[in-house]
Amino acid sequence: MKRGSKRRRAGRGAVISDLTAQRLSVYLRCLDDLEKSGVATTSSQRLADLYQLNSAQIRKDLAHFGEFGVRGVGYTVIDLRRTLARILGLTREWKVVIVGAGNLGMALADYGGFNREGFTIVGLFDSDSAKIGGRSRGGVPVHDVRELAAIARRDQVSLAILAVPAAAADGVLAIVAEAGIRGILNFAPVRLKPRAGMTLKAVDLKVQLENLVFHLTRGDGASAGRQSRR
Amino acid sequence: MKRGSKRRRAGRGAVISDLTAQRLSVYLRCLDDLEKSGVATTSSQRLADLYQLNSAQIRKDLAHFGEFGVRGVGYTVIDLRRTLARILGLTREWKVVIVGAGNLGMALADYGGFNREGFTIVGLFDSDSAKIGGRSRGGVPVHDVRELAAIARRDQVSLAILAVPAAAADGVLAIVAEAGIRGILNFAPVRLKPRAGMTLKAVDLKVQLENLVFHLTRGDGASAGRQSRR
DNA sequence: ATGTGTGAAGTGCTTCACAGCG
DNA sequence: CGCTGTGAAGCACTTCACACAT
Repeated sequence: MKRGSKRRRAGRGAVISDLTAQRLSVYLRCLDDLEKSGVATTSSQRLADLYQLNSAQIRKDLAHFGEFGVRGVGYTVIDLRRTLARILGLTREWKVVIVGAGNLGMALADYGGFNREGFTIVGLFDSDSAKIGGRSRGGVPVHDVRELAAIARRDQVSLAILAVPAAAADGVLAIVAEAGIRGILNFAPVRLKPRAGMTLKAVDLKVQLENLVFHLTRGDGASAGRQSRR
Repeated sequence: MKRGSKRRRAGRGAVISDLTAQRLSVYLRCLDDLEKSGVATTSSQRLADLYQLNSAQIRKDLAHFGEFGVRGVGYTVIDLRRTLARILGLTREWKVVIVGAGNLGMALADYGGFNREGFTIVGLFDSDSAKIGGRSRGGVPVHDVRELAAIARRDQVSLAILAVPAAAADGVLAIVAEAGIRGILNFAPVRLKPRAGMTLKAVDLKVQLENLVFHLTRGDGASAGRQSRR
């Protein structure tokens, strides 16, 4: 389920829906893939065929930001890749903290996907003194959650991942907000109240599983879900 | 981004959107919460206020399945909770396998959220002989992925969680499909091609993080995202 | 008096289909 | 000729607002 505000100004002054923004990330990944495969140029149709997308939608999404293709030809993979990275704000390094050094927090800290492509996990934070001072297998240090604000400000941390129990999540959100962090990815199975100026996304595994069950129970045929996060 | 078919028959013969289905899961969680707090009755307005929902939408969503409220009064928490569980197909136990016994797979296997409320993790599966025969900290056994089909059929497994590297995901999807599993939650950062009759949802952490960055970069105010999975 | 259930209105998202450009 | 970029059409989702039931 979604909540909250929806749109933001595009380069041209237009407004971009959240759905569009998520698709841009998907397109970026597809282009990464093509670039690795040595493909030099592509077209909206080819992308659509390869990755189960809609070619008109790709063109519409890109059109919000400018004209990046060549009529009759298509897109240059490298250029479009770079353009998307710029649109998405991925031209600089983004610092991330993970609050909650349990199994999930530790696993996320070591999860390779983050450390490439502009995200750096600065540290794990917990309130359990048995964990503080330790490290994840990958070497990410575990700090006292009371040090969060100081470290977040010092290292210019913009993003936090919440991997704490449901009961603790609300308090942790306050701490994270207090530390000046405004982008939050919540894995705790609770609905949190976002503070002003904060962007809060939830990854709720139980809701996802329940949704699969709903589909199976109702016995629909080939269906497919969100390639997002969501 | 979403893909694939969208809708399925409701109890009355109507058709239910995926967004509605996800919200039903959210409502269920809210009612669980209220029930634990000892609240006996509630109303769409109260739910909306407490959990940042929209009261009209709650009523609309429920209306697809019947009339569960009392005019002038509201809903009985326990009854509505039970009704939602039934609608969502959560009246029986659902068996789950996790493919990929790395950090993430292990963490998910031990993640408390699953083991309550009708989901049972039957086992972890991997191709690494160093991991096969072991167990997660929580005691979930790690099997050879080649045994997946046999075990899945024996234990009537309906759901699989993919926690394997991107490069392995496509092959694993084939194995899982072959084992007769039709509901799949994919954590690998790739776009998989769903097979016929399969429901495939992706939880893509990188897309989620990139989306947070997009919001921060464009500097919108209080916004909030998908309580899902996204 | 109060809150549901719901037609109707409003808003947003996706897809079509083609002009126009290379 | 092929493919982009885009207005227009189509479709889906959300919100409004009120009749009706209790």
